[in-house]
Amino acid sequence: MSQTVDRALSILPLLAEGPADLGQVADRLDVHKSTALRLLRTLHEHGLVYRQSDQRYRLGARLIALAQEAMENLDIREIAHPHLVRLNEQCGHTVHLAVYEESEVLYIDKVESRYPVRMYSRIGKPVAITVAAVAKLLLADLPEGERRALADKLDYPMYTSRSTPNAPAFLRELDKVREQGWATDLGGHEESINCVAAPIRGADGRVVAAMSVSAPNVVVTADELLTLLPLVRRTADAISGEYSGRTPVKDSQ
Amino acid sequence: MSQTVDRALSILPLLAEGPADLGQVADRLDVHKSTALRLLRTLHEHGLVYRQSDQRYRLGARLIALAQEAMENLDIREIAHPHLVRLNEQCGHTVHLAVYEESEVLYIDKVESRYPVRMYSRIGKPVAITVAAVAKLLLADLPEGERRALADKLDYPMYTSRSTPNAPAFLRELDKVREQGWATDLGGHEESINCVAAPIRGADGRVVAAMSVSAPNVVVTADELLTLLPLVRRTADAISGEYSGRTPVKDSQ
DNA sequence: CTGGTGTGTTGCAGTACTTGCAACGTCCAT
DNA sequence: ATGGACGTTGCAAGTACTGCAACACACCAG
Repeated sequence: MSQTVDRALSILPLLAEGPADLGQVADRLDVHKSTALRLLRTLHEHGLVYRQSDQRYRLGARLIALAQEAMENLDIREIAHPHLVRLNEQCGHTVHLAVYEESEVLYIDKVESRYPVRMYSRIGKPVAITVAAVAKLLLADLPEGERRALADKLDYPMYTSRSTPNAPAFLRELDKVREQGWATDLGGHEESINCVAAPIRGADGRVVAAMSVSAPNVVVTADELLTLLPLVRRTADAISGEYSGRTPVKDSQ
Repeated sequence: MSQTVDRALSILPLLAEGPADLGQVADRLDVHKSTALRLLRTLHEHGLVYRQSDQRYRLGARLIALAQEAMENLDIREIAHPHLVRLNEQCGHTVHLAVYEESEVLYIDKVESRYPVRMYSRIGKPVAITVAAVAKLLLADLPEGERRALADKLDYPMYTSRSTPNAPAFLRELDKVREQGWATDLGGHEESINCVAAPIRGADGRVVAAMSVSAPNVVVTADELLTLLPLVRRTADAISGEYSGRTPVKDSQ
């Protein structure tokens, strides 16, 4: 809507790929160097980009601080955290919390496994949306139209032989998930890792977040992991209850 | 430098304080509502702000993902992490890694204590710059002029009776720290928590990061913590060596 | 030392883009 | 019903953004 701002903001994902110099930025934006310079300067003043010693630009530290505050403003996260910790203490495995926003699913909290074998994942990282158990729950709850549109738009990378292969299969999976009220990912993302997940709902019944327990085959089999399902669902329900309990007034800071 | 972009970016820290509606944003920016609307829309298109169900705006998830990538582009972090983990395994206490950027010091990595008592701190959160041991090391290495200017500009909150009270005291402390090559924070931020820190240097000898070990009084006394100093310095030196060793090529993942 | 190429930077004139206004739509409370 | 609060849209006015061209500076080769 605003050309100048649009251009300026386009610099951020560009720099996320790695540091770049003025010329590179100008080229990728398809503007004159002087224009790119002025945009970068403005971003710099706000701390969103940083000029490193070799004169190249990279993303700035203020961005990290902002993201931190962004997460702290998510009510669900605060409410859910103690529950996630307790669940981790009970079963020992890695616990994740994820939300859907604007065609993306991302982890907003994580409690590490207490087993020596840990899985790779990171808060803030977009989730493998076509296979992750939490993603299935979040997408299954979208309104029909939006769900179909998104499913069409997605790529379906075959991380493993058990990954969701295409849109129709994905939509079928989502229907199943919506009906049963929980989801799994059995080696669909990484061959040896299984997850079981449950939805967290707001007062109106809509799914506002999803949580999962993940463990590698070498620690527990898929069947054993599934025995944790009741516990996971109870935890999710407890969070749902607390979340929809009071209207989170949350005025200003 | 660019008014439009400047205004748009000013919205982000504003929303970091908490969700706000169109009118509030327009007021704080001191522009017409329609202008604020168009800026917000542009931010929205880039995923930096999100419109929640009650129509109010808050910071968006893309911001979190961007910050994630920003951190992954920090070479020091990748290099240092395994060393931090090893140090944590050896001593059991909380280990932090921090950098200085544009008048701010912030944690970019953390390994949690293995003792039950954990301290509060968060990756991405700005550090208490006048008292934290890592901050002293990072600021001590700034060029004279910049250091004085910054010291003057800072506030000196008295978190405890042992907090750094004012600029002259701070500058004296920095001189001492620079000379001895390590730093401590003995109850200057929280009464019962002590830290010991060491600098990480680049090939040119400049301090590029600092790391610290922190522990509460109830676990170890300050004196006991100080006995870890050689270990901390060895770890920092090892990271320095690896960091300045090869030029990290770093072409995407 | 000199001339070349590669950067990043600045002043300026033209105009594309942003701005604030005013009018409209909607929702909610009175 | 009626008023107010809020978000949204089209438009004319003019500001502030753009690209150009010239400059500054560093680096390298001859």
